[in-house]
Amino acid sequence: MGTSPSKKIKIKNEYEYESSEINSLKQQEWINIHQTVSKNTSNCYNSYYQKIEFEENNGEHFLFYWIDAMEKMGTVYLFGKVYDKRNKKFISCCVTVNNIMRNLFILPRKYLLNENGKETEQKVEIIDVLEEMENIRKKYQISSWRFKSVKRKYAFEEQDVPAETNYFKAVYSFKDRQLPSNISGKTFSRIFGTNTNALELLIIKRKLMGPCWIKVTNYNKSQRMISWCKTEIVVSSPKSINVCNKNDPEIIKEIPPFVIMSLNIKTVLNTKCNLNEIVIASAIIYPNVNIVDYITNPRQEHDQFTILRKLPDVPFPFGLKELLASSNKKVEIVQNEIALLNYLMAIIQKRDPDIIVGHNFIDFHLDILLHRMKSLGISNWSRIGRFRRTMWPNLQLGAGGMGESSIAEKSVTCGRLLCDTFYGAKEYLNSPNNGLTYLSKLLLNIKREEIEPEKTFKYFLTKNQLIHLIQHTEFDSFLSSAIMFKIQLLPLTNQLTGFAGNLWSKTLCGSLVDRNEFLLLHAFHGKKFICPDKYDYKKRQNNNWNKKKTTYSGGLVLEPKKGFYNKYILILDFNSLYPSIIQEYNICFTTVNCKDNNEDNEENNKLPEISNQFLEVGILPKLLKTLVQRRKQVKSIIKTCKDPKELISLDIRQKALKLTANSLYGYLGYNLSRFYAKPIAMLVTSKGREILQNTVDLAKKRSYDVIYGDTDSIMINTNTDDLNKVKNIGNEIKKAVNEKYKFLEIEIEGYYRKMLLLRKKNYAALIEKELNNKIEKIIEKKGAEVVRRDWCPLSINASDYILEQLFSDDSRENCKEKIYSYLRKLSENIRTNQYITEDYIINKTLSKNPEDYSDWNIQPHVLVALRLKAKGVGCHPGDTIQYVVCKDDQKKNLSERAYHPNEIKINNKLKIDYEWYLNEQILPLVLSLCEPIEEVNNNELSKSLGLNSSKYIYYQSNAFYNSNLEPTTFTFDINIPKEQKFKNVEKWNPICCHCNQKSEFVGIFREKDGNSQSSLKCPKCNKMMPYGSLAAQLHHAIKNHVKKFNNVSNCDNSHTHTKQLNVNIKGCINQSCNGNKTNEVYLGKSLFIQLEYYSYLFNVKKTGKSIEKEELAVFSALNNIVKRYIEKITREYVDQKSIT
RNA sequence: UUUCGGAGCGC
DNA sequence: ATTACTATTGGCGCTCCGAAA
Ligand SMILES: [Mg+2]
Ligand SMILES: [Mg+2]
Repeated sequence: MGTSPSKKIKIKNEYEYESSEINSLKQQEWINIHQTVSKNTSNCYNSYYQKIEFEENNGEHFLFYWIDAMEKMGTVYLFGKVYDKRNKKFISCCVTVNNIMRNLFILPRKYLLNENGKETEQKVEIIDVLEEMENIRKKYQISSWRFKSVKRKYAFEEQDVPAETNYFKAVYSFKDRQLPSNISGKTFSRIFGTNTNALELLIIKRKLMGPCWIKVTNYNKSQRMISWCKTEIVVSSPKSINVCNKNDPEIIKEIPPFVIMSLNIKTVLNTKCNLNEIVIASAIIYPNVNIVDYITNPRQEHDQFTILRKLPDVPFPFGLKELLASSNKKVEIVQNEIALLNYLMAIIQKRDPDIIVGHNFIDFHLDILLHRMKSLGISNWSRIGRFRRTMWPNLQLGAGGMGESSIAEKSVTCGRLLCDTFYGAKEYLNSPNNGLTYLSKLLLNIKREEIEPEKTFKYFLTKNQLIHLIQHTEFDSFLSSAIMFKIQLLPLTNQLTGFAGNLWSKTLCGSLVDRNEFLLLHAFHGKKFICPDKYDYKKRQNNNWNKKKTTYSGGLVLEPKKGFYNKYILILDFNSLYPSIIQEYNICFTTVNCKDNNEDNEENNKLPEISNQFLEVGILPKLLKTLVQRRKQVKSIIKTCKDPKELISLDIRQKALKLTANSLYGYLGYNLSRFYAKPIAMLVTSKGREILQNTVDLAKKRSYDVIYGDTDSIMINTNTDDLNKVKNIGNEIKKAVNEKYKFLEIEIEGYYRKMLLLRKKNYAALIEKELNNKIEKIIEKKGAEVVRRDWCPLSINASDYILEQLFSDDSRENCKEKIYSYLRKLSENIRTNQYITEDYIINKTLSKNPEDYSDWNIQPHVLVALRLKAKGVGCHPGDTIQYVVCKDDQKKNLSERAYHPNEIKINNKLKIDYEWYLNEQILPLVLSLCEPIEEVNNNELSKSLGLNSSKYIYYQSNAFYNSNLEPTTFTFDINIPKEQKFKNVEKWNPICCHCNQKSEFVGIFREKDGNSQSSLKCPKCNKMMPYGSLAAQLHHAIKNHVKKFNNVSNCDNSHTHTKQLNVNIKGCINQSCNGNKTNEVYLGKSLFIQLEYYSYLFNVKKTGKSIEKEELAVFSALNNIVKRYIEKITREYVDQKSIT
């Protein structure tokens, strides 16, 4: 990771800093050895000014750096920057590309089909095809098209498509209708390219490889206002878009400076309808950023502004304005949320950022911003992006900020790149936690204070606290931009996009699929191949994306020779094994049979052969070869390069090339990928296994002791203390292996001085590094508890300590004693409550919404999450849930004894179950670490922990003591979240249209006569109730509830209810609230709970049982009805409120 | 011992 | 009294947990 952060940057007393300190902090953070080379960025561009100057009204061409693009109705809009001659600066520009044509490739049959679809003897002539196509043209009302005969290659899944043949290429407008993708006729068997979209065509055919300078020719000024860009251009043909030629003497390498805005908002939860409302928005704007030159960024000009809004029922604390005025801050105070959002949109329009940065911006802040703007009717909402819009897209269901943003939401920001440091960290760092607090500490060494969203409103009570909250908001926007610079997110994604040739905005969103798809599209299109079409109707039908089954075998993992080694261990590792294999064996779509066999039979899982008839190097190997060669080139330049600034950008380039090459294999094995090639993926892994095995055999033949190996590496016990001997062995094997291959390359990865090999993929080792004549000792831990989040800090510390002792130079006897006494001390301290609660926290991630777990009652973290959610704390998939195991004599199950740290803080009856921790968190780990150490005795270890030598006893006593409890008693508490929530809802009793009898609808399944049956079956007459009947009754029922709610709520003045936020959710309403409001709030809430109840009834995800496909469709349709109402009512409810 | 479900490390 | 669907998701190998057989 580039450079290490400077060490001593801390904020004293959390947030008591002056505004000027923010600046000095940044200064300190970013100053480093490279500062001498940082120049005034604008000077870099001086030499290019003449070449790229731009005037709207004349000239044959102009230069344009594109960063983003979108498509609407077959027209493509490119967004980017041009240099404005008059004002001498870069401004945003939108180029509208009209008249992009669909490209169809019609595969003619050899023989004509007759009426029955049978092949005849009659050969197909050109005229036959044209005739049939003419009928199709009329049928689909296509105004006109042109034909041309072309030669194309094909190598993908579809059977019966020749490797190379003549096609009829049809070209027609996107204004005309799209043909169905599975169309075929008497004279042709298939048409490729029916559903290819205009943007893809433009990018592929004009060979746009990521953001770059484009020469735009034959352009006109736009007549309509299409975008929010400062200037707009129209071209009438895609041919006007030309990537600047590399051989052009006027070539421009520099990326223009960008306007970057780091945006952060604070919200308050409106308990009435579970809505997040925006109360503070804060942004830092860097108006002139050279993304490659990241070191200079924070020291460039920037400015910050903040908008604060008043809460409806809460006056601002006295003296706030004076305090703000004296603090020299740009804080705009407005009266309500509408004004805040209008102001924010105005700023965005004025400053026109190219890139918006935030932490978890895409899934959280953006979603909230859009929901609020839609609800409050902000007219210029689309300024969040650069394309003018009047129609709202479908927003994510629900109230906003509750889950991932939809594609529609992401697309409205088109023209401005969203740079989300949460996504970025997830993809390019492997940090155990990607929260802003953790990342700040890790990357910037800055301690960040957590403010729980549900407590925000409390900060509105005093002026100092409110200032604190404002500073916190401002500081968060600084942090996310600092993290973005630190992990070099923009230059890295810029490079990745350049190699893959996709959209930069997609790279920033983090999916590998899109990058690899475009990488291959460019590569195959360039060689005149027809590429697979976008959505395969066959695949879409059986979209069982729910299940992730392993479909072919992967890497070889050698059985480890477990134990403790104190002689040198040699590690050899193949560089980029899979990409190398593809080159070594010339594995490609063109050399391996990838036809879709359509059946899951044996044949399909048989390993394909590499066909020898193609002597020519395949496309994939060629592609990877150029990537590898480019990387080698870059690395060789790095060796001689002296310019530190250049070094950093070269290193990023090198990294991006490696990432691109390595991610290709995963994409080929991904079953929904457009270039899915299971045979290739299978072949690659099988070759990998073969190669590793051969390497092991080679080493063994030379009588070396291979103790372990994983996929692409082997470890050898050299049984010597002489490092030179070890190196010789390494070189010997390396030479012998590398001789056998042309592309594959094994390298010495390192040496372990000592090693503790515990299990497959689980070991610790001591590495000695020589640095400036000093030997630095590092303990490397792989797969060990120490690196895992699901162990509490106490376990991790214990594990760390023991490893340290085992690897120390102490005698075994000393070491043993130290461990025993450490454990004695530890257990004593635990039992006498010497540690804080935090030391007992266990982390687990929520992989789905807590409600969606089928076994929620036995998962500690799920139960904790459910309780958190009931209290109004948002719990989303991907969140890490903390819990601590407590003692409770009434409860047996671990899951029921798990509590969130905050619950323990509040409830002093909860006591940590020390014995459980000693038995389950400390002992197993200690035993497993010490198992290979002969001198250390298991009994002694348990005794040191005061555990009477065995887990068994603990379990025994527990089992005995639990046998007195009725098993059913457990379920009571467990059910609380749901049972309690839906305690007062009205049950749904639809009438069966067959027997006209009412019966309660209880969920997906109904227990009847001891059997579980679908609840779509009427329990009275056992006939299936049709969808229509149910839907109508559901509409009716919901409308009744809504009507009831509206009648009451119109009687009084509605208010937001931020004041009562600290009241817990079930505890109805606070005393300070008058009766009228109480009533309304209660009703509002009950309406939402009622609707949630309906949604719960139809939630198919929750049940573990399998459901018939048709029934599943009915349930999800019913669920969608409910969701639509929820969305609609949420909107109306807010509208009503905002009138006051 | 298997199955299912759940963690998240490893390459 | 008949819903919705534009759209999204890299691979496999290995060891833990718990529950029901
Ligand atoms: Mg490797
Ligand atoms: Mg390796």
